[in-house]
Amino acid sequence: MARPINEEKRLERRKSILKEAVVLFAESGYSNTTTAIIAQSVGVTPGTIFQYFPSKEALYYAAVLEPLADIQVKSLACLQQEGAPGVLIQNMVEEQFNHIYFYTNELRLVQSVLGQRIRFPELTQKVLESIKVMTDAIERVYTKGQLMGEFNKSFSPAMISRAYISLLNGVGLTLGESIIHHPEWENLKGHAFYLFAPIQPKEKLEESE
Amino acid sequence: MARPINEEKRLERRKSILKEAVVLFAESGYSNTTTAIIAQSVGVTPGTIFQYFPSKEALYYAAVLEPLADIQVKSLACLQQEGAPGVLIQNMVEEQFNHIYFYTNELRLVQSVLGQRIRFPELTQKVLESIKVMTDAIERVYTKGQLMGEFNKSFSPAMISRAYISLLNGVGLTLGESIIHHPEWENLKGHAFYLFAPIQPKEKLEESE
Amino acid sequence: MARPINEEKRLERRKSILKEAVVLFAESGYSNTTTAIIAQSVGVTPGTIFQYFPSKEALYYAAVLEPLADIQVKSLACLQQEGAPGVLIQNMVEEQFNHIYFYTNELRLVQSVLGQRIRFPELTQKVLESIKVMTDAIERVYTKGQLMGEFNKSFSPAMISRAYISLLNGVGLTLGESIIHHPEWENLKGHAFYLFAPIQPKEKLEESE
Amino acid sequence: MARPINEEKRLERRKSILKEAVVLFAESGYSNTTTAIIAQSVGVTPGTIFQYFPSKEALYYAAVLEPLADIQVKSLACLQQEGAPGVLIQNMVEEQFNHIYFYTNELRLVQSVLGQRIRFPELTQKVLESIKVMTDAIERVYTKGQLMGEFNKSFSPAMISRAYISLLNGVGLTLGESIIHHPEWENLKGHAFYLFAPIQPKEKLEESE
DNA sequence: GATGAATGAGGTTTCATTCAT
DNA sequence: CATGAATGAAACCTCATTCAT
Repeated sequence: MARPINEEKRLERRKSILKEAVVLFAESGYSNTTTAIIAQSVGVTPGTIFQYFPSKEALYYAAVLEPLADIQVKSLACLQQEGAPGVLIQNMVEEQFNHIYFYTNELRLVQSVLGQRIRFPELTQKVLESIKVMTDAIERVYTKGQLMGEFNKSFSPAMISRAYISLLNGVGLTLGESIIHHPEWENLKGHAFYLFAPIQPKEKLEESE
Repeated sequence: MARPINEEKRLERRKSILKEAVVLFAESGYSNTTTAIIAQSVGVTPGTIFQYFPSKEALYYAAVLEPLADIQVKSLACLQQEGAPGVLIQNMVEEQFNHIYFYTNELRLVQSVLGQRIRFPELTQKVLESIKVMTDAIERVYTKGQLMGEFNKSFSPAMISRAYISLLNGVGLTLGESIIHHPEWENLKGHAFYLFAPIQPKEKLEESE
Repeated sequence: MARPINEEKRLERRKSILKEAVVLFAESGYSNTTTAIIAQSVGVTPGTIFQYFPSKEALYYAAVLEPLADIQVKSLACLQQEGAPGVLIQNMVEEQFNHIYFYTNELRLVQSVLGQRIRFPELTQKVLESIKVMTDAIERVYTKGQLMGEFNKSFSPAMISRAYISLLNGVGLTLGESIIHHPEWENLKGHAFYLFAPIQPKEKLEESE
Repeated sequence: MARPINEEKRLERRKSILKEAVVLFAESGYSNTTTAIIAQSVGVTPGTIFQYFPSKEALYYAAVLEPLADIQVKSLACLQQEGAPGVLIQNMVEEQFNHIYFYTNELRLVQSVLGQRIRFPELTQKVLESIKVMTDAIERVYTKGQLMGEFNKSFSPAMISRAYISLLNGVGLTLGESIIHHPEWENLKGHAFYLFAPIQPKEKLEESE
């Protein structure tokens, strides 16, 4: 009696609605994106949206939080590998910069939530919690890295992780039209890691003396 | 010549409208802030707003751009002083962090514009131009600093200035409720300067060898 | 001839839909009762409703008129028995009060139709006709009763029958939550008969003098 | 600084909206009466309605309760006069029947609320409370009348008052199109008083013997 | 110059009904 | 026959803006 095909179809359509919603919300903001426009972009009639999301607000929540959960999972996965803390963090940076490279809209969506904290207080809370989870994970790995002499010991891990997350968010925000073709993109990625104050091999040697 | 007093009154009221608008737009976003609410916060009736601004959109533009011009002027002033590039930049960082400390709403307003680039294309252009003016100015001073051996020569000034502006914007965005009481605030300010890769006196010595 | 079983099944399902519809329409009104809710209550899917009733309005008509026909048949049956008019009417009162006791929803449904006469003009007509049939029948028996000295002759049968029907309808309407447990229920039933101005045996004697 | 003229204008307009709303709600029911139609009937644009009532539901509440409060005040006033209980009650009956004669729509509105108790539970509560206030007042006067030998002592005042209220409501409900021209109208009014089982002077005499 | 009531276009959401499976 | 996803028209309500006072 199960109808797996239908279930699959539903999920697929839900996904396609969400995808369009992310683009449109990110480009035009919440209020200026009408559900009718989203429906039109997906290629369905206005009513159909509400078969998949109970309200415009719920759609917005999903458009913000689901991609955020995605990047969180991927980022935490990087940090939970075996390996030297410095390498783990470098992998995470790589992962995250690639992410905002390919998912600029998703990131900007999150940012615009943080820009209207009173309007969407619950959503803001969840986004900030998600950021907290990230910074906590980074702090732990960073502290370990400091103990192992891979990072400069004079910086507070709490500050370092926040500075990094701030840079990551700011990058998507302030780079021009399409960050994808920005000539400094690769260098920025490198400098994001520099922010962690890694100790160069030569320096390491000196320091261990 | 009988007008100056009235003129002054008008300017004062215009300013008070703008001040409330900044707060409300920043907290609740453009669409969710009604002109009626702004009027009420200022203590006037709905019609009055339109005696000072031709439309809600014009008010929004002013609320975004006027404070932005303010910080720009102040920042450029820092960089145009006499003095060592490193010191100038350090002063600018100090100035700007103080600014986002005291004018968080104004900053978030700018950020939310950048989060809806298609909605307010003209405004977005102007904000990005303003950022460009800042990064250009920083680049020039930074390049001079590199030549004078005050900054690590291996980083591109274009990248450095963008990384810094990104961090600056990201800080306001990602710090919790009120950045004002964040325990890492002072350290973050210091690390923002670290991003410029300044050369320590000792290092300077070594490098000059 | 291979159909009777299926036919029976259809009738049974139709009946179960009607039953739920009566409850839901009576509780929440026509517009606030969605076909989807009815379907869910019955345990079928939305489309199925329309296999049994051509439209929501047709379902409403049936939900109002079929129970009304029921009570009408039963009531007329009481009046068409052999016996003294006073007894026949007393039986009818008993029958009808029992009916609204057990079928409160059905009665309220009828009443709410009468509360929106322009919305459902046809239905209103049919309900009023049904009431007319009842009052006519009562009038005939009552007139006979008056002639036989069982009822006070000074009242117009047309008025009496309308007063009674009004009381009957008003009772369902104005008694609190559940008329079923109302402490005055039994007394009300007695007073409904009092409305007919029956002549007590003793009085009868006096009057015939 | 007071603007009595404006205030007065507002009240007048509010009243005219309410008046139209009563008619339309009573004729077509809540859901089938659109706010646009009400606005059109009043001669204003759709938005104006919401300057006077926060929502359609609030308008409905007012349309139901305000006329109900009116009749309640008038009815209680009748009962609180000086005089014989029988006379007071007769005055009240007169007052109330005149009321439903001139305000049929207002009455039907109340009835249709009672026909959808789950849809408007709060409103239903208030209407039932209002009815309770009426029946309580009637009971008190009736009890006094019984003690003074004006009413048959064998009936429970609680039952009598409920029977009367039921009849009153039922009359508006079941009389055809316009009760105004119903030939039995005057007789019905008389029979409503008969329901109280008043003792005729002659009977009074006999009973006191 | 300030007021604040009126405007009316436009957005979200609901829901009876259809029809391919 | 039953299903249940899609439809799309229509409703309530908001709010920037105007203008007579």
